[in-house]
Amino acid sequence: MSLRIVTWNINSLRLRQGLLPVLIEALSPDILCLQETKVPDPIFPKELGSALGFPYVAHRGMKGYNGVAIFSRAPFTILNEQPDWCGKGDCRHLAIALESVGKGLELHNFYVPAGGDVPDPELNPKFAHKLEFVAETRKHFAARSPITNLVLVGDLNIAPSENDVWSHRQLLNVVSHTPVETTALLAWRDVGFADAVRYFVPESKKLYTWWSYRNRDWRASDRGRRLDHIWVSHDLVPTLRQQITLKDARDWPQASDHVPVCVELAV
DNA sequence: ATGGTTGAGCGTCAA
Repeated sequence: MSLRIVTWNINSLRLRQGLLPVLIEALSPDILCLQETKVPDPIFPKELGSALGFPYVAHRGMKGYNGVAIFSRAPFTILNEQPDWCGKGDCRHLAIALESVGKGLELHNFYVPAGGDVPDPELNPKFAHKLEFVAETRKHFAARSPITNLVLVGDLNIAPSENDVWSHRQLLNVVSHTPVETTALLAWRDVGFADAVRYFVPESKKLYTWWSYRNRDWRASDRGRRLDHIWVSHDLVPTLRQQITLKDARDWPQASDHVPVCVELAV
């Protein structure tokens, strides 16, 4: 069975839910993971999933910021026994188990803190939070080793490799690409995951999933970063079939600053 | 070093 998993930082579900049919037409996902939904749970649009052909929906949202959601064509159970990262209760993680998929698949949807502007944890509490968050997630998954039948997606807000940013040299001191962040992200990945997108796109090739709103012409300047990721446990690597990074989505009307990323598995 | 833009929700804060 072919399974397509999409991750997208939608940057307000209520504002951009009208783009979801376009995304579904373009990528035919079986499971859609969203970040920055910015919608509190009590007013989450309940009928949206069914209307789009995804009858199984989970969401964890709060007022104003953050928020994650999962839309699925297949049934799942929510894995509620997850750590409260950094003790903040801030709606950055949602995990489910898809018992009917393959040998049973576990899926984790993350929204890692962006980290503010100043890349110094002593001066910037948001950056300290980001580093603490990634350290906690690494330790948590390391304690579960060996990890199997698990997919981890999301806006991880770190571009780990030189060709995950438009200029490695110019971004070395910019939050999202500092050595302390890229080292931390790769340490988390290396407790048991493979980068499912880089499996298809060589490290030598530039690849981005985010372009700032603050560029007059994002495509011409092309100052992008690859902040959105799909990781799979090593046992799933032989099931990888393709990846799609939907760059054209950056030109959709009233676009998010992130574009959807899709990986297809044969499970 | 700074500014540039967008979203939530109504003054700024977060990204």
